[in-house]
Amino acid sequence: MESVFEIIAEPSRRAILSLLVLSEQSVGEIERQLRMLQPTVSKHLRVLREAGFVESTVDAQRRLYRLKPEPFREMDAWLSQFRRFWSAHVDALEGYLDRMGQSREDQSMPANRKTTEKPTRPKPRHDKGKTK
Amino acid sequence: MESVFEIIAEPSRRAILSLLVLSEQSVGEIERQLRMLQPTVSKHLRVLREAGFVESTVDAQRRLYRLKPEPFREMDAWLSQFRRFWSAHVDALEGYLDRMGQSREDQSMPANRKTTEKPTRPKPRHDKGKTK
DNA sequence: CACGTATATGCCATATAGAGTATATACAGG
DNA sequence: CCTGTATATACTCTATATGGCATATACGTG
Repeated sequence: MESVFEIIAEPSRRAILSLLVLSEQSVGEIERQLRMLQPTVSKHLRVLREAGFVESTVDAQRRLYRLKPEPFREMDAWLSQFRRFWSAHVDALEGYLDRMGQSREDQSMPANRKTTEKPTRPKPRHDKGKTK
Repeated sequence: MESVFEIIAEPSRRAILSLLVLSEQSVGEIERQLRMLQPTVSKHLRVLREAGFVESTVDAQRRLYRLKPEPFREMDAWLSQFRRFWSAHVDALEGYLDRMGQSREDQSMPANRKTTEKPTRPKPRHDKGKTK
């Protein structure tokens, strides 16, 4: 489990992150607020720490955890490649634009329809050797 | 596996999505570009379809897959709760903004340090019954 | 220094996702 | 219709993440 995406795939971890965005918290505080067992919290925190999502400082017996920004930026960066797409592709806005004569036809992706090639007919392909 | 986050936790699926953002593609095209086995591609596409990431139309024997925006918006929405945080916490940009007199002072989190309470000393807790 | 608190870690059992392989289904064309 | 192509699905196997439990470690206090 190395990618930031695998890290946040876990619901409990997302919950922890959402908690920490409010303020730094100790393990015990997280444990109580999220109603999780302490070892579970500690384990998730370890994963989050090793992935760079959080860092901790020591306060006597307690550890205070807080967020670190990098992984979030990384996710945002990945997501951004789709941003153009989805922000153009607005469903509700779609009809709206239609009515405005905008004919939103391909506001989204620059007309790729059928650009790919058109081998509708079985195209003899230099045998890839699909074992059959 | 229901959350959008679990869906994109899979590297192959992210690759497929990144491919589809360029243009719609058939299964075979994806298969070749990503060097994956056809059943693998189909399976991932199924997951993506059921999660609303993609949709497909039939073109003779082929299925053309393209992106759908909703799940991306959902991810973006979740991520946005952290955006205030990380965009303020900009390491490199920090100095830059300073020089621009923007005084990004507390763009970040409204001073939560130690708001939580300060039970550094073992605080007698109404026995939760931790079995020991 | 004995005790209680706070947190981390090790171990085991379980569930489940993904790969690989084989096969089924749909379609087009001769 | 028979054949080849394109895609989907069923099945098995394996790896691994997660939860639960027990325990270790660290720290502060009386």
